[in-house]
Amino acid sequence: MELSERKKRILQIVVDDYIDTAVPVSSKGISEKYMSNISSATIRSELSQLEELGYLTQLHTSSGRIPSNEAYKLYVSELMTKKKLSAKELNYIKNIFLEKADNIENVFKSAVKVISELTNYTSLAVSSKEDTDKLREIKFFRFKPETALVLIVTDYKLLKDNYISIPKEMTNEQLEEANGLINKLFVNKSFSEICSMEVDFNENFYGYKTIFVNVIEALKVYFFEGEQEVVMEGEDKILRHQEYADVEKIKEFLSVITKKDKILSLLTEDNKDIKINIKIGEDGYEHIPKDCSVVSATYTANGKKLGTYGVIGPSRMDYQKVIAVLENVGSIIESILNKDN
Amino acid sequence: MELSERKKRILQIVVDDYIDTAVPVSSKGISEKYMSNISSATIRSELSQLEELGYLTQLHTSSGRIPSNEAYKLYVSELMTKKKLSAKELNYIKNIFLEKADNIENVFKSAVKVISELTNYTSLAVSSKEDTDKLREIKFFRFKPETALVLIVTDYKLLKDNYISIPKEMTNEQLEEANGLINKLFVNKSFSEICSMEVDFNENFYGYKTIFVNVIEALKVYFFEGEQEVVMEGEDKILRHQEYADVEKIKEFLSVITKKDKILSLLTEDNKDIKINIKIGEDGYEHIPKDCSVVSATYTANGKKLGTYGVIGPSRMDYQKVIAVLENVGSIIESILNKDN
DNA sequence: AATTAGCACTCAAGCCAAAAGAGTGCTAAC
DNA sequence: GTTAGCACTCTTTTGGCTTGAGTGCTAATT
Repeated sequence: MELSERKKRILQIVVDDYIDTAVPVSSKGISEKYMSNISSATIRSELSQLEELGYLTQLHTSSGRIPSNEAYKLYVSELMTKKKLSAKELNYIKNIFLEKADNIENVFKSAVKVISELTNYTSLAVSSKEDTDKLREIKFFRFKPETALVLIVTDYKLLKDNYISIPKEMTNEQLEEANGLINKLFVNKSFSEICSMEVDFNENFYGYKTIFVNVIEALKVYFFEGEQEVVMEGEDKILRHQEYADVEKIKEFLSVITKKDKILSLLTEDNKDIKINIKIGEDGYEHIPKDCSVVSATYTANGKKLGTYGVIGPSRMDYQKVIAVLENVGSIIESILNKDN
Repeated sequence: MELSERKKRILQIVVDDYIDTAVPVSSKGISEKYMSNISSATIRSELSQLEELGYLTQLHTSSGRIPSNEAYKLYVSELMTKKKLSAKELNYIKNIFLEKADNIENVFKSAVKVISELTNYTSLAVSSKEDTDKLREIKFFRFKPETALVLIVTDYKLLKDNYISIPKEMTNEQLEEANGLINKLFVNKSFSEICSMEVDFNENFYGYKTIFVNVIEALKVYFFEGEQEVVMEGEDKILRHQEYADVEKIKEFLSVITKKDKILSLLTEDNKDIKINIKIGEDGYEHIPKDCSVVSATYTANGKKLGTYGVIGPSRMDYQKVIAVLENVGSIIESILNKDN
């Protein structure tokens, strides 16, 4: 059933007011503050119908109404008015990126920081794994007799923390030769091309079979199972919000955000067609704590996905502000990184 | 004034019991549980003298005694008995490092995890900046027309996130030539040697003056101002301890541990001569929240400092356990890394 | 001189009842 | 369909009362 315009308006008021004050919204309050032409009794009957429809709940029989998750969803998709950031906030964003736009890593870190500062929520980001990225160079450094650090540089980044084991008896010269051969074969190919290369494991790979197999294995591990870097900022911001006045809640929240894999799945399960993704607690998203919301956006530049940025906070979240910040930061990052390439 | 043996024993009992139970310790309790040959009245007079001396305090006139920071300090330096880890705990440590001992990065991360798991406190680590480390290779990757990623590999690690700006008009061939020259000059020198090299800035550096200057600058920045990596684990562990049942306390704690620079100074201001460093809230350590303690140890292998590891938690900390864990993890790491090099 | 039993005193914490206040639902009138 | 009025519900606050754990002091004991 489609809601009447007045019901929508009332629902919008309830959500706006509750987001703002965190206090259950009463019929009298609505009538006095927002709809002085309608009596509280009328609003009362509207509210009880909205409750029947599942958009509102009460903490107890004689309390005001608070929005349900359904209400938040409707609010975000239909009821909410878009908000613009203040000139001060926009300047803040621009200045941060002016200072720290020299490389992609710094842009990444600054973005996370800005988002947390401006929204007052814990912000999160993961960099995208980009399988169209082409390999630029592979280089071995023998750190220990049987282990080498493998640096893998692509057009966009340097992959860290890749190690392979090498035969003890291999000389440094042989290792270098193998390094050269691997580069010849792999450079300018994408990860997926390399991984799907018709590799004949019976072939001897110019005598360096073990090394070749190990490198391919390392790439596969990196690409398919490898840990993605999760950056987080403002873990303490959550405490500024009223719903986290209770130690048990804090416990639950912290236990989620200290688990990297949970965060990762929160940010990567996005619907790719939508620019801003919103996940509101409970329904289907097992990793989100009850009464929690995750809002995220994936940024792209030059046709490549850069990463997914977002915030996590109570479902009573200032969606207007969060969405405005994510959109603005996004467009600034994208313009910086599109510009000079 | 030197404490009598009995006062020491009583103080030890109070600290042990308080660490264990978090409940103010009463004269009756001491007499019944630990000193059945002495009456509570006698203990009462001892306690009030210990209070006079500054080792104990009371929450209110009719409560039991709790240890002061002075008491914790004395406890750690004189009163505490050393504890051994259980076979189960020792096995846990060994198994973790068996699995993940393939490279120094993984050892680092595993250590932080193990320490947090076994102690039930938030654990921290910073890797040491080692100025005796010799440069092994420098390599440029031009990512953008005017920026290059500079990989700096030393005998022990790969330095990340170093970028220099390069003249736009420079060709890739010239950049490579410059790279070769820099390697010739710098390889096998330590950071401090390079930074103190008599560099004649009027000289042309084979025509690549800008690049040379920028690389030296990058090294200096990295070495003198560069951010050190701080790793943290178990940020939520703090909530398991009674003193953090209060949201304000949690706020304070989180606001400290989310500030990287504060953590850094907590771990690096150590007295280098002592193996285990203990800092107990308030006195002189401005970055430690009130009623907080930091216990840390610096690990070395092959004569090189690897990093400083520690935990942060309430001053009512299980020092016995923490110290035992830090010592055991330390000796295992050191043996692993000494072994194969 | 050190130790101890005994007792008065203090203070936190738990409990209960009463009062205040904010909201709602319902009904009857407009 | 809207509204005023009123009874009813439930939370929150307050204050008093009780209980109990613990101390400090004093006088007796060893």
